[in-house]
Amino acid sequence: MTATKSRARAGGRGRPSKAKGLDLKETILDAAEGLFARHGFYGVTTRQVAAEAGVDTALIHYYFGAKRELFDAVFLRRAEILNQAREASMNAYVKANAGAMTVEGVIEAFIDPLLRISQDGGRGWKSYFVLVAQVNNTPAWGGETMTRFFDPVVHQLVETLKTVRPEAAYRDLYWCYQFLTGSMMLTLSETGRIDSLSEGECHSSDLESVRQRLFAYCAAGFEAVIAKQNKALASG
Amino acid sequence: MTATKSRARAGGRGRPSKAKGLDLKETILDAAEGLFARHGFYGVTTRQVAAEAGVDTALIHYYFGAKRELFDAVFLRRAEILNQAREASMNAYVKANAGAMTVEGVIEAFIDPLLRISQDGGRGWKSYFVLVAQVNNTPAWGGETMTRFFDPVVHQLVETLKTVRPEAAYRDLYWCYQFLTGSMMLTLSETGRIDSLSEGECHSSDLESVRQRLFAYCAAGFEAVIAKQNKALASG
DNA sequence: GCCCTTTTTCATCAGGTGATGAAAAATGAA
DNA sequence: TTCATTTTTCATCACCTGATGAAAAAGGGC
Repeated sequence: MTATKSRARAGGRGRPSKAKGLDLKETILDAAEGLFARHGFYGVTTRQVAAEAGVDTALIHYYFGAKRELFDAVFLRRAEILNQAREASMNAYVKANAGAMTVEGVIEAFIDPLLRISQDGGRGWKSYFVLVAQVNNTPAWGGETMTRFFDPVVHQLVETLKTVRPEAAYRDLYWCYQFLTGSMMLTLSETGRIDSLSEGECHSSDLESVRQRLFAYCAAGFEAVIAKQNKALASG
Repeated sequence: MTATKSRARAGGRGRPSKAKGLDLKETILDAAEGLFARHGFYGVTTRQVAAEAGVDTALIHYYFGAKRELFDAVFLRRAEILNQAREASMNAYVKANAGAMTVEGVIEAFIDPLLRISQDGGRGWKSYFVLVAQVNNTPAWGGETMTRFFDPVVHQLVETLKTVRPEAAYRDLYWCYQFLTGSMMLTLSETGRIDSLSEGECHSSDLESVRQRLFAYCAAGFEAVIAKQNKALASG
């Protein structure tokens, strides 16, 4: 009876799944992604999404159910890809540098996949990062969403860092991760604020400049905090 | 004819400004602030604000005009206070340490006022920081708003840092500022994400722990980026 | 061509939205 | 008290919101 039951499911008799419908689903997701990123969940109406995608409003509910489920579908579509890329990157780094890992190396392995995807992945990915940054700053339900999708890879980061710096306390690693993710999210969402602020010296789309600075910045931050807190602990 | 003209203005004959109305205005702003922070501009209706404030819906339009003007009023109310506190803090630091300023000292003077206000200022200020973080991540109109209100004090920060490290390029200082502000905003908005992520090791409301780490983290980041970029420049 | 299924469209609902104008109440100087 | 003025309430408008059910169209195995 509910919208959920009317959702499309493959495997009947009529049409086995050659499916123009899949293309349409993607078109809808693309439209929704761009609009949600620009205006937020409540700032977008299903009619706007339908218009942008060039489909009937009812079709959105047919494929995705409620508006919120559409949003979740948008979020989910790329989250998995992102997680796999990061996990693979970190595993590769650990494997290649087993004996000689550095804090900066681990951090680079954690962040760089996102920068690369943002550079090579086209407009869709840029919108997606804006969306994630937005969810990250949504008190009402953003935390739960972020936790559900991104906690595992964060724990992997922290554990790897712990093996590189066994003397570091988890408290410090988690605080530093929070600082790192704040910088990273703001940078990936490419708000353009740095462009006007720096009066042309910097461009938010210039991810190569980011790469040359962000890893070193965060790594030095981690090292400084670890050193300072351990020193305080020793003398306290 | 428009709502703007019906706005309250003091100085007529009837009531000179002893004004219960001013209290009501503040009540409305408080209610709006909390709701906007939690759910965003589009996630809140004027009726919700009115209900939360315990006033008639029409009263909101009477005092503030359109919904967006109400939002601007919320944003503006504390922005000025914030700017003055930061400017005063930085001026005081420069004056007190004229000959021996450090990067970390300048950064502390820039960030610490916000931490103190958040700790001492009550629930209203906490909501406000969430609001600012949200605006900071709103592509459509957030950048313009942030620029209008907060650019001056940022330039003051950058210029001060430039006097401490004259060899640093503005490019690097602006990039590092972006990293810093990302960390700072995420931390000030106290999303609670670090609480669940760290499984109880850290608490987002524990700003004393932030103080012990964030300044050192950012300062080390700045120093590392400056050193690295200058080294690259020299050898390139 | 038939027939069952999936996909797409159309018309519409119940409720909520921001906003306004007019009336009522409150206020305080004269 | 009078009365111009401000503040508050009330009723309402025109429009938009998410969502749904029924009908129409499209597909493809047989």
